[in-house]
Amino acid sequence: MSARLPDKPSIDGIEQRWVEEWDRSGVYRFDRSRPRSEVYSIDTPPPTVSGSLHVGHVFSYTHTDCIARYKRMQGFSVFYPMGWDDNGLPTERRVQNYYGVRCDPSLPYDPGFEPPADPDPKNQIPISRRNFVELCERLTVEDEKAFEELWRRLGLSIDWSQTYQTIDHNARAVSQRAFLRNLARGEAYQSEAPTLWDVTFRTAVAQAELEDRERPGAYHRIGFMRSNGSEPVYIETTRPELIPACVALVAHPDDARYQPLFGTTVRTPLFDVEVPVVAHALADPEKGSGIAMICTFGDLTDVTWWRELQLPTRPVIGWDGRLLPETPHWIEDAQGQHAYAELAGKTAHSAKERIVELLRESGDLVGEPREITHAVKFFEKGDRPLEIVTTRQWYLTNGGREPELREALLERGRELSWHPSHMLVRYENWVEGLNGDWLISRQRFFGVPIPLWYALDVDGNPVYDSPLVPDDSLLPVDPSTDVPAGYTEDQRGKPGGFIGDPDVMDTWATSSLTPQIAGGWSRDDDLWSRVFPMDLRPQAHEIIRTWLFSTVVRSHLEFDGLPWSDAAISGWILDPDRKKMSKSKGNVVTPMGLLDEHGSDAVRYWAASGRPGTDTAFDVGQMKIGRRLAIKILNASKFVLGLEPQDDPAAITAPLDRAMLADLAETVRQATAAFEDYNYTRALELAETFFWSFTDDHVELVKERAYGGQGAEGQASAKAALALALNVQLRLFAPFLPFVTDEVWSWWQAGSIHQTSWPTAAEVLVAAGDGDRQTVADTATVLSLVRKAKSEAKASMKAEVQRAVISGPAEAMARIESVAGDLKAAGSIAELVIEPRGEMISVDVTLAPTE
RNA sequence: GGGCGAUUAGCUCAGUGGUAGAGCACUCGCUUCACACGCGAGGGGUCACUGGUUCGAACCCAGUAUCGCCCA
Repeated sequence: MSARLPDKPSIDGIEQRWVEEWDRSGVYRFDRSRPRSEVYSIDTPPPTVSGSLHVGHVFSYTHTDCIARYKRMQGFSVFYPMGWDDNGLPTERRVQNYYGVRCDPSLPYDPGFEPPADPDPKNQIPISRRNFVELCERLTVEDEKAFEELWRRLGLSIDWSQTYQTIDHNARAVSQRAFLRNLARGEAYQSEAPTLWDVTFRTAVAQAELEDRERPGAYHRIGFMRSNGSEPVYIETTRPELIPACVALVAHPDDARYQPLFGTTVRTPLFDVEVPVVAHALADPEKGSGIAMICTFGDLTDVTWWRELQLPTRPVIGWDGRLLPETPHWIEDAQGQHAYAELAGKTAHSAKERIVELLRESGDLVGEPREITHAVKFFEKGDRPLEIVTTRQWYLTNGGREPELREALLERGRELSWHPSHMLVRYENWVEGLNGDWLISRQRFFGVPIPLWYALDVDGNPVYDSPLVPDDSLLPVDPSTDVPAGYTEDQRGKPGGFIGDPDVMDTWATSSLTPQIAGGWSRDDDLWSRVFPMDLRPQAHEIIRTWLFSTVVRSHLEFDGLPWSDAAISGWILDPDRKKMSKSKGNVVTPMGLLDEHGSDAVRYWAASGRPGTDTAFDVGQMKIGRRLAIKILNASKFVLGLEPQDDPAAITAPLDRAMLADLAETVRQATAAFEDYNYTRALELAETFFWSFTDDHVELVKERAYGGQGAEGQASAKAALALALNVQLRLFAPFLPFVTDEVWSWWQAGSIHQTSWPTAAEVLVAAGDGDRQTVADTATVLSLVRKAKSEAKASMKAEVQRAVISGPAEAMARIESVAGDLKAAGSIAELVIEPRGEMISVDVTLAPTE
């Protein structure tokens, strides 16, 4: 065991050396010859590459890596791929601005297209979807390089030969194949129905993409004339601009005030349209005047009323969020038509302002609007309130409408092992609150196309009921440029011909298939059989309702099982003010800058100190502690290896050495249990606590003996015990501090520490023999008391002790007796007296006179 | 409005019924032959609050407050 030791060990710059070495030797390559039982597979979250690199990424990805490294050391072949999420709106917008293009799916593919050298974002060139996708792929390659460099530098033990993009050829094929199989089984269906609609992006939005935002609004008290001419009925509404879309008034069936009105009709102000007064339990007697107008559609309750009360549809808001330019046919009154003309073409906001003026002039508005703050639904990526418009869309069944499926999916959630366990509640809350199936079609361009065409009848109308399906072998297809079987391109859009479905799928419709995409489903059956169902899904808690849930849905529908056995939910990074770390702050502190400044192991140490599921403060102090730990490992290793220790467990005979190893065995046992429970933070703490007492106490106690001061046998014991302890501790630290541990490993061992085995308590106990952990604690107590005496005398720790009298319980004194030689050496004690006396260990120290 | 989590030393956090802990920060010391990017010692807490269970509660139960998040 001859070690090659540096004169002055340093952690600076070791990242580059080891990143290259790991890549060269393929330390993290997945061994696909191993059966499923010997594989640990991880469904890695693909980061959004067009987004910025953020310290939050560093935090949560480190957690997963610690687990991956632990499992690898446990002997598993770790399937740890990396994906890039480049599918969806963020990339679409970035490509538009970067290349000065926009997607027009009606255009044909131009194989020779090159984006302008000097793009003009204001005058974007229209290109086909296929050309657009090609540009997305071209641009995201650059973003992915930046991520990969960061991940390598951070030391993530990813198999870089297993990467995927959520827009790549395979992902599109898998996504379309899964959809077509859903369609064949009746799980995917289309429906023309009221849909939440973002007027900025002009696309439908799913329930999972919604968020409520508090917005100022105002209740307008407005009179509706009764048809019998008696006094008006007053409603209160925050959306007076929807009066032309009013189809009824509604009150609670038990509301005594409005009982006489049920079954009668009233006339809308300004437009003079006759509408019925109806009863429904969802009308809240406490809200406003207790009677509300139903419009098609102002909110989701309107949709419920409209559906359950079978009311007519009178839409006035168009896809662009403006009031329709044509005066609706149901407004027959000339003055009403005139009033509508005042509103036509206006945004909802402007129309509201104008209609309030009109109502005020006509006297239908009572008093002044009463300002309130209320929750308004927004697309999470949008900045204008959602409207509800009626469109034809594709849905995937997800339990939102079928109680049986809902219950089955709730049961899947309970089958999954959640870390931490209380995150299951988020899942249950979400599933229980679903109010409809999953809307998966989007009226966007950069995404996976819905792989369908529709025949056109002789009048040129699409036959939606029997879509034309591509052959599986042709996937992926783009219906805007590919042609369905039996047709030719020149029939596109012609009566008797066909049209392609213009929509793409929701990005979650593809992201929900990450196990299938990465694991080779329908592409590489051998790989698939070795990695699925996967072991671990690591992810953040805010996307339980989207990514986690949708992945469970797809797996349940396709495989009738869970996609993974365990889900590890990471917390957030909070800035020092306890707020979620904002993007702006994240950009000030770039992840790469952090790694440069503190070192990768130090940053990983900070990340690993954030327990599973717990929000953690961004804390540079914690990185400094990690850096200190890494440096200490180097120095302690240099000391131990500088002794040229022999690997000879049989030589370990000294009681203190054996006691230290018994203590280490217990640390190994507990750290292993913590890791098995996904509590990497606890495993790190245990290793760290042991290590500091190892260096501060044990090394100091045995130093003289290791140098040979107490004879050959004691020296051999000390050296062998130190070497074993170092070997085991390096392995305990390896998942957290991969750089410094492999650095030290390379000084005296062959191969990478990351391909060695995780230590076991048993292997340490063999060498510990009859070692008694209590000896470590008692010896530390005595050593501390001796040090205290010196410290209080303001003396050096090297100061000679003339005489030390140790007293305490008999058993403790017996243990102290067994390590007396080490204690005398470490404390520079000339005369050591041990007296079994008293309950507590105490030491009476007489320092040697100086001079 | 419903739910989940948190509340322990100045700070960041461990601690699931038996003497309140760690690191950082702070104070005072120490050239100690692996490490001054080090080492030793010390001061510092009404365990958010109010009740209850128990021989005994930071811990279990009920409630309150504050903060964060999820859902409506």
